[in-house]
Amino acid sequence: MVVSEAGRRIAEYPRPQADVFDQNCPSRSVLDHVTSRWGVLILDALRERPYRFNELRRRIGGVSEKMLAQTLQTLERDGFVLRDAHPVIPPRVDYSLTPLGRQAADLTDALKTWVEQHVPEVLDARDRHDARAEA
Amino acid sequence: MVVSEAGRRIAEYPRPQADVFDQNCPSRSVLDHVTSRWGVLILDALRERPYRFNELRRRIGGVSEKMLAQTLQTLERDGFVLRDAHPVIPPRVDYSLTPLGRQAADLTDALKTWVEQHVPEVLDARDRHDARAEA
DNA sequence: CGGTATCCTGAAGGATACTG
DNA sequence: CAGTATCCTTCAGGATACCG
Repeated sequence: MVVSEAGRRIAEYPRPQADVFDQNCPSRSVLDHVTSRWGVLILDALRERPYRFNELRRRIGGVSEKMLAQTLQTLERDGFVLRDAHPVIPPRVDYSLTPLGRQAADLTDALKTWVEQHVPEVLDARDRHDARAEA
Repeated sequence: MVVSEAGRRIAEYPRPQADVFDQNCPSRSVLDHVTSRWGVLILDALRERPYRFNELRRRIGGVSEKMLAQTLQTLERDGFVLRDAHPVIPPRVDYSLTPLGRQAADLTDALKTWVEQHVPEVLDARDRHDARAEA
């Protein structure tokens, strides 16, 4: 599991100064979860509206069931995603953002949007870089 | 190499609509580079000021030489980081942000800052979640 | 439908040694 | 100092099968 690493907080080491540059700081793990490969995309999708599991899977190109479930669990545990399981048959589970998750998602969305807008510049930079490398 | 996957752009598939949810869109790779484990931290560090290689290594807790070099190369290729090698002995190489890189770094910094400020809430959420799981 | 369990492979990434 | 090269380990993550 993704969450296992710095998972449980040790009682003797409670809430230290948050500093991502410190490898032992819990903020590092939170940042890792939020910026994880599928984390960003999940947060961004849920920003539109709540999604059901397979619906979300279709929305996000290339996720496997396993990674979607795993990443959702991680985000749920961190308090970013709300899992609402309806006791019906067939099962129905809705995933949505918590208020905390929405704040995070707004920031990742800003990043996503910026990236989408600047892809051409990046591709140009790559071309120039590769041209130099060949010479 | 990290950059190898969707590296070279194919002539017949030039600059499609940018959509991170499409697994074949180049924006996906750009987002992956920017949000990569060390990418965020490197961008954020260089936001303070230019850094030399080992200086940067010390600034960022837990990076190996290999990953630092690799991630720097990726970010340089994408046009986010400028590598300035001085022809002196001993060697001196300064890394800094390009204007494009600074824009990206400002966004990742917003995310980093938000995360650092909300770590306590996330840790609380984790505690509550784990408590539920045990019951 | 919405998962979990298991297995397996390729890639990420660390450690070490070496070089200009 | 600033890397590269090599080796080796870990783990992300895909495929498949099964379950409530």
